[in-house]
Amino acid sequence: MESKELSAKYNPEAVEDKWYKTWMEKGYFHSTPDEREPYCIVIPPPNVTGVLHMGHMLNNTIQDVLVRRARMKGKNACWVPGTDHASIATEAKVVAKLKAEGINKLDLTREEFLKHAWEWKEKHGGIILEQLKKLGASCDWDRTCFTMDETLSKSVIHVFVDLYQKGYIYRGVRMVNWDPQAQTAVSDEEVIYHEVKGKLFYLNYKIDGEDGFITIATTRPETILGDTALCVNPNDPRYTHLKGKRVIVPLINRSIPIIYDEYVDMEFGTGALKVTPAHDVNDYMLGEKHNLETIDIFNDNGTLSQAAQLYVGMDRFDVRKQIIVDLEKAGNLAKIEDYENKVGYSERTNAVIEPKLSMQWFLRMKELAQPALDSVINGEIQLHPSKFVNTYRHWMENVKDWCLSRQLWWGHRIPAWYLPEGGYVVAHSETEALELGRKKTGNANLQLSDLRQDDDVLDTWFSSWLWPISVFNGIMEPDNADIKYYYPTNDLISAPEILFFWIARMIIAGYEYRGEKPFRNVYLTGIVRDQLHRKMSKQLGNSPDPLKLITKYGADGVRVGMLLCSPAGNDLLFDESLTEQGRNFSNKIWNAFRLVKGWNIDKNATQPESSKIAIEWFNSILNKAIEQSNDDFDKYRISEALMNLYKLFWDDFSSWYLEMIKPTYGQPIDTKTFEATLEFFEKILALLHPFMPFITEELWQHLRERGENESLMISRMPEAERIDEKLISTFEQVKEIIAGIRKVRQEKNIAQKNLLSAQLRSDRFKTGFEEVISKLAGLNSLTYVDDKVENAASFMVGTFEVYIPLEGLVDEEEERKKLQDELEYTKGFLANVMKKLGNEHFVKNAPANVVELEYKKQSDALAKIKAIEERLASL
RNA sequence: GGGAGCUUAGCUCAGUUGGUUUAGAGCACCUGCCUUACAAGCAGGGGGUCACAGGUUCGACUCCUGUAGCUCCCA
Repeated sequence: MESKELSAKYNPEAVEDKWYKTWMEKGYFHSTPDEREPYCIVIPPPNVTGVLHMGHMLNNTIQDVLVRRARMKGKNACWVPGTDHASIATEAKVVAKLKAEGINKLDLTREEFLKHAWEWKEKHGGIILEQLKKLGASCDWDRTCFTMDETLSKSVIHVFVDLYQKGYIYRGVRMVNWDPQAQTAVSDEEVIYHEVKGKLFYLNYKIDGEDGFITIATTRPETILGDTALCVNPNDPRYTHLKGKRVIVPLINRSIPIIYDEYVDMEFGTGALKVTPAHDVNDYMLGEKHNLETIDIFNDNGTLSQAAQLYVGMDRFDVRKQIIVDLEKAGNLAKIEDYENKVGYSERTNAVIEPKLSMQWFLRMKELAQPALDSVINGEIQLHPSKFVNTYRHWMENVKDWCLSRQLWWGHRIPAWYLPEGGYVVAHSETEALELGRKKTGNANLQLSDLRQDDDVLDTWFSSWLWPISVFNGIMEPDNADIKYYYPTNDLISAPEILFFWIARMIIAGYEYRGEKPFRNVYLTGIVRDQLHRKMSKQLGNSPDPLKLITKYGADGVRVGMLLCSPAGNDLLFDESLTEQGRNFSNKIWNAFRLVKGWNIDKNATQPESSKIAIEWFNSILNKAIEQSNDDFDKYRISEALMNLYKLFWDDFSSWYLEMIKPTYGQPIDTKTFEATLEFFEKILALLHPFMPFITEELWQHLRERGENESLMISRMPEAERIDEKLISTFEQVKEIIAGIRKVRQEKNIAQKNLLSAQLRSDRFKTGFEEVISKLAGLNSLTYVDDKVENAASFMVGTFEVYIPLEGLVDEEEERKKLQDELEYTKGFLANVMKKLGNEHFVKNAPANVVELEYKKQSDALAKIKAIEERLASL
C-alpha cells in the first residue's frame, strides 16, 4: 500500500465489515476442545425482544476485550452467544401484536398462540445478535443458543423433575406478587418500589356489644372487606382494656377478634392495625401466627370478587374512591391525612402489584444456596469489584424460596400432571406421567386424556440459571467433551442489577449440577446513564442509537469511548464526546502509521545516536507498559488498562519516540531504526487489538507483508522483556529539560525555526540524551559548563541547571521573581523534610529506606537552594 | 426501619498492607502555533486546605469515632 494514497483521516467503514467477514470466513471465532488451556465466557443472554442498547454495548465490549486478549495469550478462547425467551416480555409483545390484528389471546388455544409466538421469535429474535457483529464481537456463532432450543428445554425439565424428586420443589399457597395486568405472579426481584403520594385513612371500628370504637389507619381502605382481625401491641396502655373483645368491620358488619402482637408499631397511626391476611404480606404472617381466617376479596384481574360482598366486579382503584364516600356516609371515617408510602410496581407491565395468596410452585432455597454462599465468601468465585460480596452475602443469608411458576404460555411448561382423583405427578414426559399416574392411582386403565398438565410455565430465570451448563449440554450429557473442557467458565460479565436474579442462581445451579462453580470471576459493570445521571431508557429518549454511533465514530471509536470512562461497578455517564475521543484516538494511530510507512529507507545510512538511545528508552517503556497491562487485567481494571495503552501510544510513542527518531523532511531513515520502529508499532497494535480490533488488524496487515492465514487477532500478545528503570527515570528529567526550553521559547516568543543554544550544569552525570534534547528543543548547540551563565534564562530540573543565553531578551525582574518562587517552594519542602529528620522517633521507627530517602531529599534540596541563591546573587 | 457503600481538580475517576521530592490521569479550560503524520492536531500553562470535626501515630487522602450530604440493596 502506498502511503501517499492514504487519506489524512481514518475511515472505519471501509475496513470494519471487511475484517469481520474475513475473521468469520477463516473461522477464527470458532473453538473446539483441544490440548490448550480453555478460556470461556458465556454471554448474558439478551432477551429475544430486545434491540441493542448502550448497556449491551458496554457489556459486550468488555467481553470481547477479554476474549480477544485471552485468545492472543494462547488460550483456546470461546465466547458462547445466545438469547433467552423472556416469558413475560415476549408474551406481552405477542399479545399486543395479535391485538393489533384483532385477535384476542383468550380466543386462541395454547398451541395456536405458541405458533404465533414462535413466528414472532423467528422474525425478531436474532436482531440483537446481528447487531453485536457490528461491534466486532468475536463470538463463536456456531454455538449460538436459545433457552427454548431442544436440548436446553430438556435440561430445564430434567432439572425441575430432579429437584422435585430431591424434595426441593413443592407446591403451596403463598403470598405472591400478583401482576393483575399480566395476570401472573412475578418474583420479588421483578417488583419495583416507588415513593407515591397517597392518603392515610383513619377509620372507626365499632366495638362489638359496646358503645365505643377503635380507630385504625390504613392506606388501602378497600381491603377492609377482607379484614379478619384487629391487632394492637400488648404493651400499649390505650388498648389493654379491650382484651377478649371483638370489633365490627364497617359496611359489612363482620365481627372480628382483637388480637395482641408486639409486631404492631405503637407509634404508627393510632397503634391499631387492621389485619387482612389475604392481601398483605405482614398480615399474612400475623394470620398464620394467630390462626386467622383469610378472605381473598380480589379476582385475578384486580376487580373485587364475590368474597368481598360489596362492589363485586369493580376495579380495586375505583373501589378505593367509592368506599371512602360510603364509609363517610356510614360515619366510620375519622379523618384523612396526606401520606407518602412505597408502592410496588411490576417491572414488566408497570401495574401496581397486588399481594395475593395463590397456589404456586416453589423451590426451597436455603440448603441449595449454602455452597453458593460459601464459594463467594471464601474467594473461590471472585466478584469485581469486591464491594458486591457484602450485598451478595446479605441476600444469600436471607434467601427466600423461589416462586417458579408464571401464569403464561410462552416458556417451559411445568411438567406436572394432575390426576382425575386429585393429586399430581411430576415427570419428564407425558408417557412417564401416565405411567406414574397409573402407579399412583392404582388404575391401570388411566389414559393420557384423564391427565391435565399444569397450565403454567416456569420463570425464565429457571432456564437461564442453567445457562453456563446447558449451552454445552452438560445437564443431559454430563460427561460430554465440551462441558468437561469449557466448564467452569472463566469470566462472567454482568450488571449488579441481576446479581441475585441470575448470577447467584447460576452459582447455585453450578454446584448442584456440576459440583463446581460456573465461573471463576464475575465482573460487574455499571449502568449507562446520561449526563444528568438518568438511566438511559426508551421513554426518556436519552439513549443514542448504538448503530448510528458506530457509523459515525467507528466500532473501535465507540468501544474505546465506552470503556475509557467505565471503572468496574461504577455507573458510566455516557456522552458522545467519549466516542469522539475514541475516534480521535483511531485517527492518531492511523496518522502515526502514515508517518512511519511514508519513510524511505537508506540501507547505507548510519543510525544517529539520538535514535539509538530513543530505541533503548522506548523498549523499556514498552516492556513496562506490557507489565502494567498484565497487572491491570489481572485486577480487572479494564478501563485503566486501556488508558495506560492510550497514553503509551499517544504520549510515549507518538509525541516522544517518533519525534526523536523522525528524520528531517525528505531524508531517509536508517534500517536499524526503521526495523525497531516497525517492531514497536506491531507490539502496540497487538496490545491495543482487544480494545480496537478493526483498525489494529488493518494496520498490522499493512505494516509488513503478511501471509494468507496470518491475522493479528490470532497472533500472540507481546511479553515483557528487560526494563531499564534508570534509563526511564533519566529520560523523565530529559523531558522536563526539553519542556523547560520550549517554555522559555514560548515566553520569549522565539519562533521554532530560530535555533537556540543551551548550557547544562550538573555535578552528577550527563544525561546521554544530549542529541535528543537538541533535536526536540530546537538547539544548535548543547554544552556542559562548570559555572553559571550570565545573561541567560535559566531553570532547574532535579540537580541540572539549564541556561539559555538570550542576549538582551532576559528580563531580570522576571527571572528574580521566578527564582524567588522556586526558592520559597524548595525551602518549604526542605522544612518539611527537616521536620521529619529532626524527629528522633521518626529516625528510630521508620523503615531504613524511608529515612534514607528523606536524607536524599534533604541533600537535593540543599544543593538546589544553594544554586538558586547563587543565581539570585549574580543577578 | 435494617444493611452496605461513596464524598479527592469544573466533570469522570485512580491513589494498591499509612512513608516514593509538601496529591495523579483523562476530558474540559487558558495561551501560543495551519512546524510537510495527524487542527479528529502540536507545544506550553493554570487549577485541589483530599466533605466536615475529633482521635490513633514519629508520620494520615490512606486506620478509628462522630457529623453532614449522596447512592444502592433489603424490608
